Formats: sequence, structure tokens, C-alpha cells
Amino acid sequence: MTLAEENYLKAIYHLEQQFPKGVSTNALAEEMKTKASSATDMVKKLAEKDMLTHIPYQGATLSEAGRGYAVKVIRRHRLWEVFLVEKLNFSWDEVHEVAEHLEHINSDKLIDELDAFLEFPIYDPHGDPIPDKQGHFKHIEKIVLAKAEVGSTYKCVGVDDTSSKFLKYLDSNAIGLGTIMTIKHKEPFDNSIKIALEHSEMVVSQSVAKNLYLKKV
Amino acid sequence: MTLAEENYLKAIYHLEQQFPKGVSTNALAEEMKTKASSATDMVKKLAEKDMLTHIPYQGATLSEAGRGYAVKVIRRHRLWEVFLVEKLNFSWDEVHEVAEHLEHINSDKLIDELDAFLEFPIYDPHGDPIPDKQGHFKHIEKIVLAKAEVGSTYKCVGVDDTSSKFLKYLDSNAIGLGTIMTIKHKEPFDNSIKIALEHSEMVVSQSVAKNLYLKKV
DNA sequence: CTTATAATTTAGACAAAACTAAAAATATGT
DNA sequence: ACATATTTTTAGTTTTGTCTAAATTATAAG
Repeated sequence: MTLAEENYLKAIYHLEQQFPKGVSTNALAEEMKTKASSATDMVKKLAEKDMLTHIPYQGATLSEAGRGYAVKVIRRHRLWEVFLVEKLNFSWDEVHEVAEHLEHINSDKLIDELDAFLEFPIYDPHGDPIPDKQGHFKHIEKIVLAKAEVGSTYKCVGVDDTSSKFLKYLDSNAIGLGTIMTIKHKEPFDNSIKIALEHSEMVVSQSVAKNLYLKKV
Repeated sequence: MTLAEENYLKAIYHLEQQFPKGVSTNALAEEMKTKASSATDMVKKLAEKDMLTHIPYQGATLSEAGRGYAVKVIRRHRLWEVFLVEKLNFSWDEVHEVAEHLEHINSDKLIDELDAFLEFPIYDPHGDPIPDKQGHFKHIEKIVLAKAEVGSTYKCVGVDDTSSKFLKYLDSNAIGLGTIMTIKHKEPFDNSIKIALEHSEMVVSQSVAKNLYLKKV
């Protein structure tokens, strides 16, 4: 698998969550920030390598091999993110770009030893699960802040939007993975939510509330 | 700088030690395990980018910029080697291949933080000096075992040949960086040398003696 | 059911980095 | 000095992954 092939597999894997019936050429091209014709070419190549099945004008679906490979790349990516944040003082909005490169280094020993060195982490710095060596994810049942119930207390376990802007907003408001919060009030007018943190209270907008994952504690 | 360009710069940098007047196309092609015509093409490209000066049929010499870039790549390579050996339990014959990939990830923050995490190492696992952020090497005065004097005691500080075969030979004889040895006898017949380690004595051949660097203690 | 529009694929080109084969320049031996 | 051998360069292809423009297929609206 070349670098480009790995990136396409990863993109298709992510898009499959959203489009389980098959990933369209356009969606893939948009995700990869390229043109539809390029996506077509690569899909054809990956189909020849039995990484996916492709019905022209319909969409692409990963094969077992393709999905396995994508998960492997995701495992590498997320382990490196943990390393960058825990050992090299990266903040959660800085890790992505570097991890995009590190994830393509293909050495089983490297990744297995890194995994052990980090003491087999189960979640990455954004709260996303890290698949184990066999490709199995530890599932976490999480809800979105927008659907949390008033009066209950939750722990922050992840984010949906991983843009630098959003992560910096959370940082500046002392919200991170593991932060404990209680839902004080939901404002029906604009769907904003008032939450209580350890030492402060704040109101978050609906767009924030839709991108923060919580787990009841 | 692309991956291929970085590898060529590094190769030219190494060859310049051996051929200070200019690196020939053939030598470069051999080092890169490619053909002379490919070397010519790349040298032309690097000359256009002002990474080196090239006089056709004469040879190539790195510019300041080119040498600086090569040193940067070497710094990255050697820091990653330290990381792999010290943190991920790689042995010194396993590190090279993976470090060849890691060295091309271009992030100043990544390398500076890695440097700090490793506590600013000055030598890599093979005893080669690691340039600092400014590209300066800490020079070590070392001699080759073949020229050590009978009766003196030395510390092993590096190797010349970094082939897996040689490193495994050293490993299996309990010789590593930092190993203390005393020269017992030099055999004029075949230039073999008898040395005393902490708990044993052994005889090494001339070809081994020419590839082990020592420092008087 | 036909037509307009949107999505997808094909065809043809390009740049990077490699190759082969051949030409040109330099070096060497007598 | 001259013929030969070696080194280096040039010319023309190949592969990977991209692009634009054009053609094809699917979808939706009337």
C-alpha cells in the first residue's frame, strides 16, 4: 500500500460510517480534497487490489482486507496522537497534522512497542477508541451534550469536530477529556445549554453542544 | 524538499567526507542504489534549488543551504534511533530501517520535543554524534581499535560498519556502546587483537578491529 | 416519458523519479 | 599523441497520482 492508497482507504472507512450503502465518488473526492476523476482512478486501483468492491455509478464498499488495512492505519494514527500529547507536550489541536505523517510508517514492531510504551491506551486524545492489534475497538456508549439531561452529571469523553478552532475554544474554557460537568439548564429558545464545571459555570451554544460527547458518571 | 531529494542530500553529505573535492555521479548512484542517469537528473534538480553546485563531468558540492538541510535530516534520523533503542526496546541493528522513514517527517516542534524528551542526547546508538538544533556537532576524538595500544584501557564509543551482521556479532560477544576493554596483545601475523572485557577475554580479527571506535579512559 | 441537471467515468496530459540505451566527455596506457 | 576504456550526460519511456475537458449514465421535474 502506497501513501496515497492508505489515505484513500482511511477516507473511505470514515465515509462508510456516514454512507453505509456505499461511498460516492464525489464524497470521496471532497474528503480527499481532490477531483472526482482522481477519486475514480484510485477506487479502480483499490478495487483491482481487492481492497474494495466498486459498482460504477453506484459507490465503493471496503472489502474485509480493505477495512482491516484502514483500521490498521487508524490504530497507528491514534497511538501516535497519544504519544505526541502525553510524551511530547503537544496540545490536542496540534497532533493531527504530524500524526497524518507518522501513521504511514509501516512497522509492526514499531507500533506494538509504541503501544506497550504508552501502556496500551484505549482512547486517543480526542476520545476516539484505539483499535487493538487484532483491529477490535473497545466500544464506548457516549451521548452528545445536546441530548444530556438537566440535573445529571457527565464526564467529557470525546469530540466530533476536531478542528483546531473548536479544540482551542474548549481549551480556553478549561474543557478537556475527563472534565466533569453538570447540566444546569437547557434554553429552548436557541438550544444553548448552561453547564457547571468544577470551578465555574458557563453557557455553550447549540453548535458546541452537538460536538461534545459525554458519558454519565 | 521531497523524500527523494532529502535522501540524495543525505547521501551527498556522507560522500563529501570521503570525497571533499566533489561527489561523482557514479559514487552517488552507487550509494543510492540507483543508476548514474538518475543521479544526474537529481543532481540537476538540486542544483536548480541551490542545494548544491554541480560542474558537469566534475562533481557535486553541497551549498550552505544543502549542507544545513542534510544535517537536519541526520539530526532527525539519529534522534529517532535513540528513541527506538531507549524507549521502544529496539536493538541497534534494528533501528536503521525504521529511522529511515521517521527522519522524513518534517516538524520542528516534533523534533525539538523529542530531543527534550530524550534529554538532549549527544550520541546515537551507534556512537555517531547528534547535531544540535543549530546543526553543530559535538566532536569526539576517537581512535579505531586497530590502532589502540597494547596495555591501555578504552571505552567503546562507536562503530563504522553499521550492518546488521556486524552489530549482531558485537551483541553476541557482549560488546556495546560503553563497553570497557583492555588491549592484551596484537598479533602481527594476521593483525588480530586480543582484548579483555569485564568478564572475559577474546580475539578479534583485523576486519572487526578496523570497524570499532574507542576512546581512552 | 422526455428533458434538464447532477454525478460519474473516460480520455488525454503532466510532473516526479526512476529506468534503458546511446551519445558525449574525460581519463588512461603505451 | 592516439586509441581505448570509463564516466557522465542526454534522450526517450515508464509508473504513480494528479489534473482538465469531454462523454456517459443516473436522477428528478414537469
